[in-house]
Amino acid sequence: MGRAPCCDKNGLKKGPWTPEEDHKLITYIQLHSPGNWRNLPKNAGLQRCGKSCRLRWTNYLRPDIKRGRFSFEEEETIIQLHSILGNKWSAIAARLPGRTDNEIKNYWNTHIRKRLLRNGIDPVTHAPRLDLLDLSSILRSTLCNQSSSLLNVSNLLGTQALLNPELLSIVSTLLSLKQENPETLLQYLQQNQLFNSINTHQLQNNQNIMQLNDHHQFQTPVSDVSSLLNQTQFMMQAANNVEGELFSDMTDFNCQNSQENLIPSTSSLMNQAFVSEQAPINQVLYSSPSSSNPTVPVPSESSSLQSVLNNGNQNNFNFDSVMSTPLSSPAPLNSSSTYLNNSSTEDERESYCSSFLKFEIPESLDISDFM
DNA sequence: AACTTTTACAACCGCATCATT
DNA sequence: AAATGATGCGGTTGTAAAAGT
Repeated sequence: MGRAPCCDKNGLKKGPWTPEEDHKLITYIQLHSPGNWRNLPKNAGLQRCGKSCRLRWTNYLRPDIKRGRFSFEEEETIIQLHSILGNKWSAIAARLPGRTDNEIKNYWNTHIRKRLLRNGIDPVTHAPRLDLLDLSSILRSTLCNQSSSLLNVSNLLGTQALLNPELLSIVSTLLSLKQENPETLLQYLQQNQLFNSINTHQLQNNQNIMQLNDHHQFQTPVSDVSSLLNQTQFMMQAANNVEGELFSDMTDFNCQNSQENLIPSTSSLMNQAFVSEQAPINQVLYSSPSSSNPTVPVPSESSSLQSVLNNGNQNNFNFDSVMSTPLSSPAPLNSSSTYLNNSSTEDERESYCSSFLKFEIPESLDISDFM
């Protein structure tokens, strides 16, 4: 079917609207309601096409539009809805009173998307993607701290474990927190009951718990976290070994924080591993905007994180149990989200978000609406 | 202070869908 | 049923402001 142009564009103004034009449009709509958008510009004395007028009104001039910064609650809602709806901005906007699809889309692209990427979460699938992580940081940690264990052939046995998105997400979160904000890591571990697990299963005898010194730095040993991180490190190693590309040139990773320092072969491997592993909608579990992903169970008694730790042997991950972990455990949704006030800064959000694994589907959200 | 780069967001474009003729 | 028109939607672009050098 043909699609005629919305208007004759000859001689019509484009670009930013002037206050005078806005005034004309507002005045006209207040008096007459929009009616036919195509005829509106002529009737209102505007040298614009109807489409431009409609867009200006719906995205900017409408009186019920809420301007200003997105609240944390709004941000959470956007992420939750996006994990279900994808780029259905209008559907998302319908759940956020006062926000337009355009505004949400812009906010997603300029803020949320970038943050998810930074934390190794694929903003499209909401699944963890190791190739999106700040790998240089991971590698730096690997090279600086674990060089002696890098070539441990037995590590390679765990190759398949790197395909487990839950573990990757957990580890990426921990790594991120460890580097950016150790204090928040402590908070994270407490919230996710890692402490309990650690105390119960591994550190019972030696009282080897995490401590913070006066400068809020972690003191070693933090054996469990280290173990977790070590596992990640050899997963990275294994990922490279899979394609026969051991770090042939370590200078490529000379301690720069750059997304460009990715390992192409790992990237392609991870793409294959994760892209298709999005949880079914009815099992989507929400997570923090920056730290996790929908496939990571909410911390709870049935948490996979918990089970990962509990099922492992006393000192190490049991990769068999990890690999057999369902991609999306139907864990009950935790509703104990903690929100920051609306005035929190981006950095604050980023930092604090990392400690929030608890998301909930708003009761008002009827997923069937979108089906 | 001047210049460059990055960020944020308003606006545009083209396609899809629905309604009307 | 087909053609046409109106509106909605999502991707992309242009540009002003902010940040960095």
